[in-house]
Amino acid sequence: MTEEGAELRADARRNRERIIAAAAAVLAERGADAPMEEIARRAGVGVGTLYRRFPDRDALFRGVMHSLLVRLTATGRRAQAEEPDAWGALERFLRETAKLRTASLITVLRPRVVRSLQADGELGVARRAWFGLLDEMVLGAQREGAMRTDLGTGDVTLMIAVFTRRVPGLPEDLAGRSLERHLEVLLDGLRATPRRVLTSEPIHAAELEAEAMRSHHGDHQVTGSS
Amino acid sequence: MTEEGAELRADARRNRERIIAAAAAVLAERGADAPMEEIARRAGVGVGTLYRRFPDRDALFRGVMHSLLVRLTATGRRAQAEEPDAWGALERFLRETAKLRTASLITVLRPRVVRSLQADGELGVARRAWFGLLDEMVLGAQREGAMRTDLGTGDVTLMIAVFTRRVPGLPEDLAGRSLERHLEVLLDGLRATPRRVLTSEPIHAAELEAEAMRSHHGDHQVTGSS
Amino acid sequence: MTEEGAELRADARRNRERIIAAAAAVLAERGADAPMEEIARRAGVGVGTLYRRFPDRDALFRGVMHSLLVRLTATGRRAQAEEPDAWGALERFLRETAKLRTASLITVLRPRVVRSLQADGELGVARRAWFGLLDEMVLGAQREGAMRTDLGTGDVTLMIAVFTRRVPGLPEDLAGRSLERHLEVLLDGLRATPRRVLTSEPIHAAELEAEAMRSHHGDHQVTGSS
Amino acid sequence: MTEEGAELRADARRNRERIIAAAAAVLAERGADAPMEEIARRAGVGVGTLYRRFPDRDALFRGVMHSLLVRLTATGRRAQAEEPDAWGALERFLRETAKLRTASLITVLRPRVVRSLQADGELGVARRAWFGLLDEMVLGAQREGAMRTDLGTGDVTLMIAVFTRRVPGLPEDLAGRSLERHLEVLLDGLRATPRRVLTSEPIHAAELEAEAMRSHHGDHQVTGSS
DNA sequence: GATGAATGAGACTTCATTCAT
DNA sequence: TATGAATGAAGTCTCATTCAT
Repeated sequence: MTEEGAELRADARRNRERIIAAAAAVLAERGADAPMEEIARRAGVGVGTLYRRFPDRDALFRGVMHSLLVRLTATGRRAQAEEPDAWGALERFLRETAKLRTASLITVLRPRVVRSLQADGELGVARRAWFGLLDEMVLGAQREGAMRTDLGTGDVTLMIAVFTRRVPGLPEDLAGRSLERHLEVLLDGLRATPRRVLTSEPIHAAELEAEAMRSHHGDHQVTGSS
Repeated sequence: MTEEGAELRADARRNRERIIAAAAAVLAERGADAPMEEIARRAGVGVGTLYRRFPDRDALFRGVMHSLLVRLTATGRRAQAEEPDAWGALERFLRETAKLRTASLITVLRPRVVRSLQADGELGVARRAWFGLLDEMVLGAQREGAMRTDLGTGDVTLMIAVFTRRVPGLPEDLAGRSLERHLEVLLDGLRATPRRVLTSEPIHAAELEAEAMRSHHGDHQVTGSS
Repeated sequence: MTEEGAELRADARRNRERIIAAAAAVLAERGADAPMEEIARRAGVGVGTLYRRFPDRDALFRGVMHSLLVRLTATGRRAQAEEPDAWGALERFLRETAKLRTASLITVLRPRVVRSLQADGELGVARRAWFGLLDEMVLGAQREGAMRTDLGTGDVTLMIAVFTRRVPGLPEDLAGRSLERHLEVLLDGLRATPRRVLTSEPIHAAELEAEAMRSHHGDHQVTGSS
Repeated sequence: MTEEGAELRADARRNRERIIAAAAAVLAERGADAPMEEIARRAGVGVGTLYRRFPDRDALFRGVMHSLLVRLTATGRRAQAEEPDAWGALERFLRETAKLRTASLITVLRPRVVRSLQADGELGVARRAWFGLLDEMVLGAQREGAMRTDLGTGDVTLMIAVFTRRVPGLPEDLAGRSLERHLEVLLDGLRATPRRVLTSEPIHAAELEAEAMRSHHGDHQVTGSS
């Protein structure tokens, strides 16, 4: 992502945004392997332009992820402002995150982007903002006694990563319906007074940060993506 | 998969099995795009042999999925036999399914295989056996009053599909730990007396079957994969 | 190069010179394939400006070559004025030409420029001036009895073309050292009383001129370059 | 180069040779940037085949260089066997090396290959054989009193690298003629009793070896090539 | 005039799959 | 039947050059 194009010429900035929008659409539709050309075409620019703005596929993914995080954080802040308590905000925030298109995007983006989330650039900033917000909500909800306390913010983050996953091959309607339904089941599981308290160590924000920090390059871990 | 595997010469059958094992390993490790050559190498055969046994990539995937389903079903039957009630069996079954390697495999295979699950071949049979087992457990647990009744077997299937998903970029240990933890949260959410009863229509086995039936080919649906 | 450079606005002329200087540096460092953008950047101008001044890559190369020839000729004239005899001037002239940076530049430029050397523009003029100077020196040295007479000026020109060649992959120091050393060996070979008189026809200035004249365009002769 | 294909299937080996021959021809004609496709076409195979045999451009270059070195060494050994003294063998060896096609090839190959010459594979072996031969000849000639002693084998190697260079844009006949002529001048310069003894340190075989050893990757030195 | 954005052709590679040995 | 060689389509990326600002 780098620079996020602070001082781009008007036309360049316009193109940059069109590219991000197009990429978001194409990636959500066709998955992470969508050809760059298709994205370019959809944005109404040549491949060259796309590559000038985003030197490689990863840079593009980072750009899209950045824009997504910014949007999500804004959404969350609004929820926080408008809901009476932390749990309410968390619920609403998670529901918004679980919207189909967002979920698809996260699914596609995450694998290619994890290693950059920690870095210093704007992406890191956006990521920490989002993470901080989530942390506030989780801790708040736990303090209110609304949420079980054997889970850390890291747990919730990972659950989101897992939950927003779009089940492949499922048509839009079913996908949407199940996403909503399962989120509710999960929310129920998150409530205080679990039947069986977890004995393993909660995954806290810090641990996840540390982990991301450590990730090396050239690491083709199983991604489930391909 | 197709009818294969019935009357093969001993060595051919041995090859077939080595290929499936190798594919399972490679796919779990390197994701859905692992080169066929790598799989062949790992199985200790030439690509040619691989292709003689599995005419194309999808056939191979189906073969691996078949073997996985068979194993899972056996596991489930055992749980059913050994646990005192249906809920106990379901819990145990889900925990076994959530083992890391299995989860990775499902993540990788599912997208490429959904469209064939319904077909008539051995894969369909294996799939229906697995599905029937799950259905017994779910209905049983609900009848026992241990599980909430606003969920259908289809819901649970999809939850499995989602939950077994491996979070990309996460190291083995964290991945394993979170998988276990989140499963427990989910199980808690599955218990009777939900805080908020779901109002949308449960997803029943039948609906999912019907859906799969309908899926068309050439359809590059969002896969979240690739 | 073409007629350029006569009546330009002061700033335009300044730009032109900065571009030539930058190109000389970049080409000597990164070879003939250096991106135009890099050259522009180094000159502190936009690509657009570069292209306004030099319509295409060849034009730029011609410009750089022109400036090089002019400098070399001036150097040679000075040697002629200051050395007592023609051989002395020739030696000094060749040694100056063999300076590392000059050598690298010639290596890079020559292939792309040969076909234009004869043309009428300023480049041709500069080239003929340089060539005339060399001719004077060679003939003078032979008349003095200091140099073998079975070589023509064309031979010497080609030797320069070959000798100034930078050996790829060699670090600066070794490159410089060998350049100097080999020039001395060559000079020794140029001296009168060769052990074995050459029997083939000397290559005279005229023959080389004629040849250059004849070169066609679109001719991707072996360049050894690229 | 690696393996040089010891145990390749008959057809594969045949193709490998055709590819090397085609590459030698194309590279000599069109320079180092010749498209891989052209080489493949000329060899009568698909690009894929070319890439299976030589994983990348450099591997191909190494293969061609290897075959060239082997041929040159054989030639030199023959000269050594048939000529009465070391100087005679050296002369003949250099003359054969300076044959036009060989010279063009060396020009093109060398830059892309220097860094691998030292490595252990077959290329290194071939290189050391060639180098050892040259060393014998040079030392022998110096011992005989036929060659000046202020030059090391490394000097001669570098002279070859420079001298075999094809002057770009020159038609075959002129190129050939000047190559022969200049070699004679150089040989004359190599003879004993130089007019001016070189004062800088001779470049010995060892020094050149050491240097090559040291070369790092990713080093885009001025190559004069491309 | 200067700038730097946009374009698009073309090079390099990688595999899935077919086919000769 | 097994093998591994050959094919060629498809995707990524780079730059020379043109053009809007």
